[in-house]
Amino acid sequence: MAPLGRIPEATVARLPLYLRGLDAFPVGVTATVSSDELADLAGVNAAKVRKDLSHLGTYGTRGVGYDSAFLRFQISQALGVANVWPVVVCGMGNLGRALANHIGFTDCGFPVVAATDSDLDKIGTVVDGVPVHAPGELGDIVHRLNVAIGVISTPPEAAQGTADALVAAGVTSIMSFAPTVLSAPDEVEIRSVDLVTELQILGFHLHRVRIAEDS
Amino acid sequence: MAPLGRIPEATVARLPLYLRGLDAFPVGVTATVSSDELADLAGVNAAKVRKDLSHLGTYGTRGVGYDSAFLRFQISQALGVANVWPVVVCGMGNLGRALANHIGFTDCGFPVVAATDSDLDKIGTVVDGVPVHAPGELGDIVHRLNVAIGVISTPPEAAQGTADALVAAGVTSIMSFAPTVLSAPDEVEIRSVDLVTELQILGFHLHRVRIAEDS
DNA sequence: GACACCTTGTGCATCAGTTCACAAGAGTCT
DNA sequence: AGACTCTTGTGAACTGATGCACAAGGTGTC
Repeated sequence: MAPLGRIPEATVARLPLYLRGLDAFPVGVTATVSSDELADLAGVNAAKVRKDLSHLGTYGTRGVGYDSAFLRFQISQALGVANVWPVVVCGMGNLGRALANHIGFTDCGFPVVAATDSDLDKIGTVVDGVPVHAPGELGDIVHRLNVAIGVISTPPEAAQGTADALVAAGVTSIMSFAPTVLSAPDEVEIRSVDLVTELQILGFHLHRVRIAEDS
Repeated sequence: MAPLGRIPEATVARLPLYLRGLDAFPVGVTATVSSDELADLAGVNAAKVRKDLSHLGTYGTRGVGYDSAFLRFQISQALGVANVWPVVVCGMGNLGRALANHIGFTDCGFPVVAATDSDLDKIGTVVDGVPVHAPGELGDIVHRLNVAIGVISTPPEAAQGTADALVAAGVTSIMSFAPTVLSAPDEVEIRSVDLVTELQILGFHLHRVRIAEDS
């Protein structure tokens, strides 16, 4: 019943999962969800669901559960999913193209409105509806199109420079796919999606069981 | 100095970063790294570096630092990076193609040896050196090519089925890009890379500062 | 050899997040 | 109304991770 205090980071990371889980419930219909059901849908346990939702000041009704529509509203509110945050994709290699093309982002309020690439052959072209500009135009693009989020899918060497350019342009939210540690001012939120690291973590566990088997 | 006890998960997730940081040091040359330098390279703080490395039973020398070559060896050993873990990519949409194409994976010991897709036009073709098979052949592929890791880049509806097929084929490590919660036996390690969720977390913070500014 | 200077390894306090367990409320049935 | 069942909300214990601070143990210099 906390009236919107600070929401723990771990909870924030799970709210999207709950929201997605609620899609299993038809929209216009009054239905109730128990923390147990929601836990199943989100792949976590029920106690966590309840504690997470309590941070939103949510009121379910005891003995019954949560009203699915109202819960959806509350989580949406907390996450601010009603907002539209335009995205610029920096680096139109294979991955960048795949991301720019990913229609799912637009549906969720993250339209890819522009891209940059240093390849002269790509600059000036339009890939899947996304215009490709020179890296130097980043600042201009960000201002003109109200870009809120920058995606870095450049080669690792160019990643820090791109991050700097994004920050200089006023972008405070970055999702990076580059296998590099990026530095930026504290107020800039960086989420690093490091696929090689992920694979190496999987590799570590495979390695572990292999050792266990051999001994 | 713990002689290879259990390594905390948080440490495992950072070891690849240290390893990457060590690339700044030339291979054949004897050089020393201090925890401070390594901390900078990996974007964490020095105390964490030292505690992490202590879990490997590492011995740096006090007053000097760590021998870069030996440290690299030790981390490599712990992570098992010498192993090669063949990967199958399930779902050759935009993202799947980008992943299959990503030469960086092969360099790190994760060669993409095969792919699957349900599109009849793609089955039987070879994309960037990766042969595309029908989903039904997954079991066969896994056995024939000794696949260790499955990447799920299918549409969300097909994700759980694909995961089940991978598990049935004996794959115990899965990296999923599908925006869905996957269920699998406990012994299967699943790492979910959920891009929409990542964006929504960024969106949450943007939303927060916007609220703060408006008030 | 003594002293000054580094940097590691680690005990300890702290913090964030998870899980348990249960009282408190809401509905239902008799 | 009372008893029973259900599910929330939360205090409290617990787990894991983080960061501090300092002793222990090296190197180098005089």
